[in-house]
Amino acid sequence: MVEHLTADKRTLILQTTLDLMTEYGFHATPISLIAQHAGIGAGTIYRYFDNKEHLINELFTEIKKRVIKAMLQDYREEGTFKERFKHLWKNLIRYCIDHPKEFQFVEQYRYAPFVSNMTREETFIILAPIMQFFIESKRAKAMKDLPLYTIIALLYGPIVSLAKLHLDHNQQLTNDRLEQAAEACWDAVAYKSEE
Amino acid sequence: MVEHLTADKRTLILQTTLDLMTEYGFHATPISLIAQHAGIGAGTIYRYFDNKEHLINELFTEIKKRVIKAMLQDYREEGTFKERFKHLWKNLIRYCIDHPKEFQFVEQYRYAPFVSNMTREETFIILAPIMQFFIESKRAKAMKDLPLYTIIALLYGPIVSLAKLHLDHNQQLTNDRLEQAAEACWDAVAYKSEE
Amino acid sequence: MVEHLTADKRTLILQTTLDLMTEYGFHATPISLIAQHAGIGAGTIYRYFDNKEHLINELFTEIKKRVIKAMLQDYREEGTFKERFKHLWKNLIRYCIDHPKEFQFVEQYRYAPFVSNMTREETFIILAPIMQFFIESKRAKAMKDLPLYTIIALLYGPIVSLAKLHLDHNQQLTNDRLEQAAEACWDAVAYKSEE
Amino acid sequence: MVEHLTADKRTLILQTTLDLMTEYGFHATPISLIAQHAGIGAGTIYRYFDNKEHLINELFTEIKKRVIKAMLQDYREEGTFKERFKHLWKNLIRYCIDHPKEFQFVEQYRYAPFVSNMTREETFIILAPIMQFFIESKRAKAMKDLPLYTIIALLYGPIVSLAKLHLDHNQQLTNDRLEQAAEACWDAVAYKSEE
DNA sequence: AATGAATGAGATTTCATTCAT
DNA sequence: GATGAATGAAATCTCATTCAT
Repeated sequence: MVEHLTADKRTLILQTTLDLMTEYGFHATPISLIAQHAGIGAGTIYRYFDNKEHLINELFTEIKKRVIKAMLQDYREEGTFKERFKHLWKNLIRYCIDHPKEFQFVEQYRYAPFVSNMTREETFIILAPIMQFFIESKRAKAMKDLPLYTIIALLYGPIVSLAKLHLDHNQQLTNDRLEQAAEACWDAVAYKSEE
Repeated sequence: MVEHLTADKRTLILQTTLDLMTEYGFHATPISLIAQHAGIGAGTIYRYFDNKEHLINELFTEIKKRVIKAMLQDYREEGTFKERFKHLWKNLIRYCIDHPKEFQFVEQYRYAPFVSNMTREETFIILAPIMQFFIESKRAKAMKDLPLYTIIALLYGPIVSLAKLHLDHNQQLTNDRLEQAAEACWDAVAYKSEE
Repeated sequence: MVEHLTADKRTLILQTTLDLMTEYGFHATPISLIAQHAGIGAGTIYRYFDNKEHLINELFTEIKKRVIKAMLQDYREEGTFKERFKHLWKNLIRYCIDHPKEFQFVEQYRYAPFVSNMTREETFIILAPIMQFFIESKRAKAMKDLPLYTIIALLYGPIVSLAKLHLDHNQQLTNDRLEQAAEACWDAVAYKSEE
Repeated sequence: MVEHLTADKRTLILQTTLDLMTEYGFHATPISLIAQHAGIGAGTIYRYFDNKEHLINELFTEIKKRVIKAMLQDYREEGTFKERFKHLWKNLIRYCIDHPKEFQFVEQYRYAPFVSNMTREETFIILAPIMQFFIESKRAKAMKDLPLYTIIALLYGPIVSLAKLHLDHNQQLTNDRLEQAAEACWDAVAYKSEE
């Protein structure tokens, strides 16, 4: 029971931080405000996180893990490459759209100097299955023979842009539109047998 | 003459701010540091900008204008739609890569709450020629009949991603790779007569 | 039995406090650190001491008692005044050198405002035998007719200085040197029949 | 004029700190209190001192310099060794008595962990003339052949003790008593031709 | 116009103490 | 009796902004 409450308090702090940081930004979100909104003492936050920077980093890392997990949800290494691609792609953008605060938070602090990036190795390990998929797709001549980084940019870039436009301009991203966009993304990387 | 000196000092402040903010981030860039690096008094900055927030906004707006200008550089409304697209697209990514600080600054603070979004109208006016180009391309069945926002995302998203990967991971973006990527982007939006 | 365990825990707290305070100083020795090093809960300390200030004071008083006791160790009111003096003097400096933490603690916090001075009466009662010895020495024309406070200063002052120099500069205080110093101290207060 | 005011403000901060620290101690003397008593803003203190620790250290160093200067006041390398000794000794204790706050401050924080001791070299350079005097006195068989550290302890120790007793117990230290004590101190270190 | 010393509000963080378990 | 999670008052320190020069 106590275990449970403790876990809840950590989660509570992270969730409150996410809510306030996406609304007000890092500057306008003092620890005292987080404590107040979470209904706890300011000092309590320091029992769970060393300092504000660590709190942000933990939140960052947690969200990244959730995003990766969501992207791989129900993913099976079967079906055509295109089908598999669209599954991953839609999983990802759907999560971004369904969790706007997490998406906004990651995008906003992605390059902030106080966010210690996961090491390149960490990122590679986590994204290994995806990378593997791209490599196989290229080998099978399902995808163009483009550098991995170019492929990532061609597929991930539009997700970020679409999600941002969605958030900024209240554009409705219906399933049809997502389907269209996924198709277009595939066209960008799909192997073209004859020109 | 005084006008001229004044303009210089304003530019100096903006440039120094850009340098420091991209290196240290918003937090670690107090007004006093900007003043010191610019070789002027802290109070002087307040003769050119109302406060720190306005300074950031002005810098933001200036950079945006430069980006738009760079994108339209040497653009002529002639040639095929594909050629015209690739001209715009390459102009844009080239500017991002050649001006990493400006790119990083805009990306980093794009969604910070203290950056007042340009009104939608402003954006539309500035981007009108581009939008017009997309509309014409669709009408001419050179581009797929996708929503404007989807088209923007499909073309602009990869630019941001590629530039970030370039900056983060020191990937060389040779002209060949840019050409490849531009081709792929076009494939994403290009009209496909038969499937 | 419970009494016994209780006494042990009290002693444990005092000893741990002494260790940490001499190493890190008052500031860097929070109650939580004492508890941690003592292997007990922070709250437990408050069952033995009203608050941090009282804890320090208790430690202070305990050490003072030990110092007095050590000084009077094996002291007999027989032999010449000089012999009796040297016995007391050597006992005292030996204790300071053999218990550097206690010495350092008392010296460091002797004049700190949060240490409530023992009342003058307390000090007089505890030091009564010593004072009595000085009075007798003066009456017997073994010591100069100096005010008591001057005598104390002439004899106690060098002990503190020697012990500090010993601790600070790692000077070896051999028995020979202590003997020398004791002799010199006696010269300071010894009655001089003719000048 | 501005120069003068600036110097005054630094001095004002140091003096106010000395007053409050000797009265309330380090803990009970927050920066805000110093600022308030000095009639300045709290932030202003940080223009003159990096942080609280540096402030204390500066105060410490300044006082030490004043003490050394006072001790050497009107000192001439002429007259008998005893006369010269008594001049130095009286200068020193007189300064301690006349500047009780400075004396108390130095004694109180002498061994606090946050006080960075002057390096041994610094101390040696400053005290070189004194040391030289002791060495000459020994060579001339005016002083006993004791280790330097023992001599220092025999002469400096009583000064500290007397000054403390004076401060603590409001003992009047008349010139007669100082003269007595100086004589006694000299007896401690004076060469004894025959025993 | 330019300066930069001074300000003080407000941020982060610590830690003595309490109290439910 | 013992614990240690939680508290929140209070400390240190920063920095956007002002204003006398």
